[in-house]
Amino acid sequence: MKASVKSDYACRAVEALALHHPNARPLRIEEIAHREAIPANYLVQILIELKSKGLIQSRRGKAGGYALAKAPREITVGDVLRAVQGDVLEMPLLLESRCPEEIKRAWRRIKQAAEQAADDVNFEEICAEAKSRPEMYYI
Amino acid sequence: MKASVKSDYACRAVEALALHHPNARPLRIEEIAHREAIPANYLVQILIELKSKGLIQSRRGKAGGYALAKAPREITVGDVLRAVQGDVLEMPLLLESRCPEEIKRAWRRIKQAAEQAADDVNFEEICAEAKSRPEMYYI
DNA sequence: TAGCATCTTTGGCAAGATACTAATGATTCA
DNA sequence: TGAATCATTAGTATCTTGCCAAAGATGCTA
Repeated sequence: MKASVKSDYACRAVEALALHHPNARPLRIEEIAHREAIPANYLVQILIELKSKGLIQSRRGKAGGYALAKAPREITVGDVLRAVQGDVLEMPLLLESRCPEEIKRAWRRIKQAAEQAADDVNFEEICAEAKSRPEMYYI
Repeated sequence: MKASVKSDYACRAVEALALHHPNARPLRIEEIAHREAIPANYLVQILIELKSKGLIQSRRGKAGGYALAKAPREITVGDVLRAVQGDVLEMPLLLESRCPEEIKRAWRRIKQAAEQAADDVNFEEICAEAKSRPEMYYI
């Protein structure tokens, strides 16, 4: 089981939007990409997924960009992971019949532990940590 | 993050050996492969890794095969995952500098939760569950 | 000691996933 | 209208996964 770069980008993008919250001016893709050192062309696709899951909202045209759709406290890392990869920990093998039930139970316990940990971190906390770091600049 | 088929195969192979423990006769690759419905040619490679990590032992020649290297209680799911994939939850991004510290902390919390859950299940428990299922036949 | 049964090692490989790039379209605002 | 921005889709190089198979090494037994 390996954490993907995409999931990391998604969390960092949401963090950037959370740090900018609740500023009326939305953040442009290029701004987020530059701040978080994420390839803009890839970030586009990630933002779309986050939007389709209702975590962020967008506006087009001049003065367009992205903003959170809810308060940072209402968004967890688990929400972001589910938005970009379907589930915090994907286990297709749970659906297959060749795996005995007792092994499946062990997998489920691991899955639930990871999910709980992911849902236990919201972006208000993350922002608080970011702001407490003196070397971090934010707007 | 997704659980691999390989990790599942590894757990099932160790379960088969644990259910056979402490029988003096070792289990052949083909036996394990057949019981757990795992492709033998793939299982070979998995068993080698488990052996190199000291979880199982082997004997060649006639009457050869595999057996656990320690008691089922001494082997956890976490041990097996670390043997076949390096870590329960691999997070290469923790080593990269572009990811801010507060996001890394969130990743670490998820990683630790998964690790703890995986280390919390040993193969004695798994065998007990297997034996309590009436439809399960074992030797 | 010959020969067979088993594990061991190595190489290869097709299919899918990952992490992008890029082109084009759609929308908003001035 | 036209410029700025998001939205959509297609493509793609590289890596990973999940295998197969051949050849080698080792131990048992006759």
